[in-house]
Amino acid sequence: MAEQAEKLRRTPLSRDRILRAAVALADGAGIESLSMRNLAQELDVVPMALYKHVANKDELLDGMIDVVVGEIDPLTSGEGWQPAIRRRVLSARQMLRRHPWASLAIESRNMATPAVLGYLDSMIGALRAGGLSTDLTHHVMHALGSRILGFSQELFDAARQAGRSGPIAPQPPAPLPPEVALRFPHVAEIAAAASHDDGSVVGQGCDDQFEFEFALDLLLDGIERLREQGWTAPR
Amino acid sequence: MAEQAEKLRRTPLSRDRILRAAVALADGAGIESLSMRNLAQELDVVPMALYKHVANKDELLDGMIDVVVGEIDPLTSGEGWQPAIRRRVLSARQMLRRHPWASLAIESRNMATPAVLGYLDSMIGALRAGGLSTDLTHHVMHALGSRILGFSQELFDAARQAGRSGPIAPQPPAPLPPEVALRFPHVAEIAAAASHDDGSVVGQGCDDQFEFEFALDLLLDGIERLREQGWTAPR
DNA sequence: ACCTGAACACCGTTCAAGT
DNA sequence: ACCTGAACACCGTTCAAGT
Repeated sequence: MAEQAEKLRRTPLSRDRILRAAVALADGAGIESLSMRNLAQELDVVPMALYKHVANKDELLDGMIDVVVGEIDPLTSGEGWQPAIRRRVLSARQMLRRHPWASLAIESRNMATPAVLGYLDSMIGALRAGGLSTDLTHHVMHALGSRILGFSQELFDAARQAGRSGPIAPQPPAPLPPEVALRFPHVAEIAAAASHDDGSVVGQGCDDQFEFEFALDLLLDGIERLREQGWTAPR
Repeated sequence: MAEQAEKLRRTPLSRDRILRAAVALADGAGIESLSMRNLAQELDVVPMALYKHVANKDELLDGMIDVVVGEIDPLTSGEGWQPAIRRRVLSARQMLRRHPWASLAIESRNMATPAVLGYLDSMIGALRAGGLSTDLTHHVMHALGSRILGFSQELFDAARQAGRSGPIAPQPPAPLPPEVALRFPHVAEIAAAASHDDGSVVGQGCDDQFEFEFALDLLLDGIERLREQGWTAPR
């Protein structure tokens, strides 16, 4: 009966509470720790209770994606399309750094959730308002590709590895082993150049933020150049 | 004893045979059907027999990635860096279309397998040979990002959905439902523009190949412009 | 020494029995 | 009508028993 009282006092389950708990669990323990059973335990609830609010695990993941996409800052207005989109993509990137599981989750689902559609819709709207034709806007959305949701795409991303294998995480960037450097000299050369930059001799850590903005601006500048030149679809 | 004879006649297990069977299974039935147990059954072998040749499922996936990365055409020489890299990235894209599970698999692992390193190394070598500084090459590798392994990144990719949910696959591109079009007008406008292009009124199919090459060339042209201008790292 | 069946500790989800 | 324990059909992997 103490248990019954406890049960009555407990915040009632809701889809929203489930989704927020699921995001927190994935953030904290890694996406591979997110099972219906673990999530139920976290919520002090029997596993089957979740199924009253989400149809299955796929719908749970869709809901989680909607939650985190909702965290991306809205588009600002009153400036050119380029700074507005730049700001927004960088905001998406920050969101994805808070939720390391999200980029893979978004990519592995078909993305037709309202929040994602709304995000894409406003992004397209900004490009159109900036004077790009529908054709150019269409192709640009494809070209921005993963960047549009801020995927960091670091090739040897420690954060991603952390996201996969739980909360052990923050390994320092590993130095390039000599046998690897010998076999793959070009990789070694780039790693060495990157090391010089941040002063460390062995570390091959890249400045993620710089790399991200470099790529983003490369694309944005190319797009602006096409717009200036009055690009039209090849027929 | 008939079984014993059968067993003796059977091609002996080997890491290579396991990897090729695993790739075939993932290609045919989808990556979610690739379990150690299913794979063993496909090979007419008890599940535990696989563990003599691969340490665990993660190593199996790494091996599969090496197999498919090995299918990418080698770099050609005797032309500029831009056409050479363009050709190679397009070859990687073809590989990924043959193995729809591969891009997600590659992205979700840390990629430090010999085959992937070799691929990246030769790519870096071509950029260096083309006259890019180590700094610029480094940033360009990040900028090419997912494109470098040919990820198609189609936003609503039917093929990817197929890859996830088994061999049911080739759904025709779904028309945009009216309630979606009303809620997300910019998405609708782009979908309409794309439909006009290929003549179909309802279909929102994009020309994947065109989109891919558009994005690729946007990046390659931007990179070439930086090289011409003698780009150096901001200090 | 090698191979392998059974077992362990998990999954997502169904379903029927309990309230 | 609602909730939920047990069960089902799976996992990857360990381990000890069999040859």
